[in-house]
Amino acid sequence: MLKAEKILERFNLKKTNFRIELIELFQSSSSSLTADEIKQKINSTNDKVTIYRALTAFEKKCLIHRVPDKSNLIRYALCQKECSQTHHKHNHAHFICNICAKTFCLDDIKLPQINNTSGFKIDKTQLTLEGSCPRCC
Amino acid sequence: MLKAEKILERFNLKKTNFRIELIELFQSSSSSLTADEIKQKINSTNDKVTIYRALTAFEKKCLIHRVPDKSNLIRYALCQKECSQTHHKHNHAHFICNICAKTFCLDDIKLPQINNTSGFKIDKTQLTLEGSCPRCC
DNA sequence: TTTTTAAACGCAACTCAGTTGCAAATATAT
DNA sequence: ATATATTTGCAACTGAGTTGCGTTTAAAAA
Repeated sequence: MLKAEKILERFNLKKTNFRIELIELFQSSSSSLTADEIKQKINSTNDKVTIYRALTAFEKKCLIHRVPDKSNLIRYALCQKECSQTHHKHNHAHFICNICAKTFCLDDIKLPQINNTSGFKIDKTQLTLEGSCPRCC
Repeated sequence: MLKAEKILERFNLKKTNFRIELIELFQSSSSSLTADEIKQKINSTNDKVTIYRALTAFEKKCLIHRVPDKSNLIRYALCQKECSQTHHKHNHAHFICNICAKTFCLDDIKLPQINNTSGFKIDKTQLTLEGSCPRCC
């Protein structure tokens, strides 16, 4: 796993304590994170604005990507190495646990190929599964 | 298409002007609706609370179902006849138009069968496509 | 090392969707 | 006609996310 400092360097982002911690938090998380979960887990004195802005910056650099959330919160997970610094490229499914409300990336489950139908031009496919995650089963 | 009054009767809901209009609006919509879109289209003097509560009641009776939304708004579409009065049963895909931001039900596109993997117990599958809808293409 | 500058941060105030409590109105059953 | 449960409206609230702006700080330039 690449060191947080290296990542920030590679993405032309400043190595602030908060952003280093934030990347490390994502790397150590088995699932995804919301701004609020980040605030609690990092236990930082940082303002929420700082968190939101870091997330926005990370997303733009394709370091993290949005994942679906049970309650329509903005929720992020680490990108895989398929993503370049300017383009997201995800073809995995997501899993929402109805018990703990976390969202997981299921890297092994690939997306189905859907044929264009009745005038709809398909640019992106998203497959979201719901149920209980291993810990909650 | 079943008459709005009949539907309310069948679902044990009161036939108020607003709720009749609301059902008719759903029936005449090719895509789905948010509370705000409803307020504008019905051009009603009704309070937003009334709209939210009607939507909640309709969803509970399986008259409408939530569909994914581009901006994480709560968005509803009419249920098909597969839904009973107490249980939703949907196996169609949804399509989000990135231009007009509407969400459509693609009744013809069935959901893929996903095998349980690595300890995740799957209760529900959702397939969401994105791109441009026929009108925006 | 010092200076410069662009990125990151913090505060305050705001927006906007959706919710809650409660009292008043109204549809429908008795 | 009366009673009852549902629906509605108002007001106030909640909570996620955003914006503006002045200050701080990491890192580049001198």
